[in-house]
Amino acid sequence: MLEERRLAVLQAIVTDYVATHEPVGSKGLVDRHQLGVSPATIRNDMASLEEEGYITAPHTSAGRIPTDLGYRMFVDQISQVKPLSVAERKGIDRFLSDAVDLDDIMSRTLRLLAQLTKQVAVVQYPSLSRSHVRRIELIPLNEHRLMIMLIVDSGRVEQRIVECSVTINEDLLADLRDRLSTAIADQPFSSVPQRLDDLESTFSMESTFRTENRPLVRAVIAAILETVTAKLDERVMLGGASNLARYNEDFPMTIQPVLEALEEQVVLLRLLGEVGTETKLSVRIGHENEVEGLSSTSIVSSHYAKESTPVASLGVIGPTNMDYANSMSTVQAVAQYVSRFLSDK
Amino acid sequence: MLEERRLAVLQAIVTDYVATHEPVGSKGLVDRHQLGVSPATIRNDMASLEEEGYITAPHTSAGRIPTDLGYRMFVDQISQVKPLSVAERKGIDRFLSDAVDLDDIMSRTLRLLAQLTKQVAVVQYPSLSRSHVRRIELIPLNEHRLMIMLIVDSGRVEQRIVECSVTINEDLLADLRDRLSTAIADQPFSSVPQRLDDLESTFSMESTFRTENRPLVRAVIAAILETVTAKLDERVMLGGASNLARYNEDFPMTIQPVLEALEEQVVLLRLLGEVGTETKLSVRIGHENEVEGLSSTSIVSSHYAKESTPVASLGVIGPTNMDYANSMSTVQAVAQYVSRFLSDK
DNA sequence: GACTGGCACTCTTATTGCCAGAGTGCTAAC
DNA sequence: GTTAGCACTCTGGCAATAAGAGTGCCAGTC
Repeated sequence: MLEERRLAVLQAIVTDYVATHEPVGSKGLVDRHQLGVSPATIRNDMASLEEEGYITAPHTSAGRIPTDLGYRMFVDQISQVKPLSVAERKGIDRFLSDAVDLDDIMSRTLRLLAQLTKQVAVVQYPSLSRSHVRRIELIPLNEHRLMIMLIVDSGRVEQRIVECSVTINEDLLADLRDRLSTAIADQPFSSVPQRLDDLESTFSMESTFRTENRPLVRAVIAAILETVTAKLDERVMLGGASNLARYNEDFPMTIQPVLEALEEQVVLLRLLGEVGTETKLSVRIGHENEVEGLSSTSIVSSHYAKESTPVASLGVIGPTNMDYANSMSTVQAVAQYVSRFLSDK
Repeated sequence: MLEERRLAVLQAIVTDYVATHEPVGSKGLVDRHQLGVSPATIRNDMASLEEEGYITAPHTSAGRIPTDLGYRMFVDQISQVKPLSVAERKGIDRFLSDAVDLDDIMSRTLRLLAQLTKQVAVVQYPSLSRSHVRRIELIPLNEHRLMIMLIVDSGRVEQRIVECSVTINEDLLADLRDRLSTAIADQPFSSVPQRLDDLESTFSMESTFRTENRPLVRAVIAAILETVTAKLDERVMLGGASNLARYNEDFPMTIQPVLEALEEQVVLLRLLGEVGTETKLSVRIGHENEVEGLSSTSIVSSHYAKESTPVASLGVIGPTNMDYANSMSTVQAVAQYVSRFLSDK
């Protein structure tokens, strides 16, 4: 009984604080929630909660606000996420289904998240390291210049231009393409460097190509390698930054460091976290993410998948006093829809 | 004499205000600048300047601050932009020369601008409407799915996946590709819709393709058309938004509306202005750009070119009291370097 | 033992009044 | 045309006060 009510009090505090962004006191709490006890009792509970570190008082005569730990408890309590309304789902569906290509899906997802949650949205492109090379093309542009094109099963296309003093020969290219293709097509990106290396040794051992063509071959392989390793660092998009400014007024959280942190791709990636852990929906609250400058923000993120293997993450970033219930259900729903659209296409 | 000094006073006011962000009074003005006259004289000049609308006083006993008109006058006076230092130029050169592809050039340029000017940077991708289709490829992905790839001379590559119930036939594709190629390769993007249209009529008139292949042909043409028109809206990147926050403190300019405006691609494009007008470097001050929410920001922008035909714009956006001299020279220099790198590659 | 009412205490926030400082505009003199 | 002097105005900061909100604790009740 006692335990149960204390939890209810914590939930009530979080709820109220998230709604008003103002410290909440015992009086208002019993007014707005059916707790069935007097303010004095609540005060006792609050004292215990404070002792245990779930809430804190900005100063003696203010109400209480949740600590990171308090939010954590609250979030853990929302084990099953409340589903979105039919209208909302329909809106997501309609908005995403108009997308024409991967870029479009990603940018639409971004806008969607930012709009629905009124927060900063982050979307990661399908990770190359979890993808497979579907096809490789070598397209001559002119005599000394060709374009390498790696088509990836997630829908991404990586291209790169190579220059070579050797005159480019169509037959040679076709041959090279076929060999490259058998070597790396349908193989996971992560294994490509090794395979290319092996391939190159084979070439030189067997003298597959004529001496004058070797530089071209070598240049192409080097370029692919470079692309593979360079682009392995993931692509992340950020949107809805103006939503940050909204919270500026009622919060000591100055947005400059936050904006700065968010401009670093590396930071964003760390925030979204490793893809591939068991849990789909993840919430990190305040200090739980140890990125400097983001200690008063929370991140709600989820993986999304292509054909049921997770390929990347997306999520929203907001102040710790955000509406967790809404953010969580939105992120989850959007992730589901993106997964579906990716698998369809 | 009188005219001349009044101009000097205006310049001094702008300089001081840009440096301190505080209203500047007659006393301080004679202290910091060698004007050779007494504060009282300056006061008279200031009164005239105010009457003519170049400066204004926030309240009776404060100093003066420049109006948009004042800044305009100031900027027009800096006709010849002061060149950057050798070290700065070298830094730009080094940073850009590491770029591996167009995406990389663009994102490096963005970071460069933001860092050097400490302001929000905007970079527009080379405009498709001013580019030519260099090559078209049709790559079968599987039996019912193929990828269309448009390689553009600016280095951009647009791709798109088409699905078709007809089984894809390699020979057919090769044929189609050749026909498409002769129709639109090396043609300006803007003429592509018309050419495709013509091509399609020719096909149906001459019954070029067998009935069962028609849907595929039609789908491909439709997809290209869609890509061409959809992607004709330009791509713009924004960076250094955290620099906005810096000015937050000393300025009535709340950043929310600014951030919001900047998130709209359309708005950004309008800000960068039409490419192709005579002047390379353009400065719009405060109300001069009639975008809502950006009435207290200025935009310094410039075209950049590929092989001496302008293809797009880049620039920085900051508060009206920015350091115009620095912004202008940086934007100009960066635009020059980008042009050079684009033409090289 | 859990709950409640009451009360003293603390701390913040808003309001007011006041004073010093900064800067102007004007006038009269050079 | 320029300058010195002076009265005037407005802001910004500071202190004192008053009001309000909320707590903690204690004694009493069920």
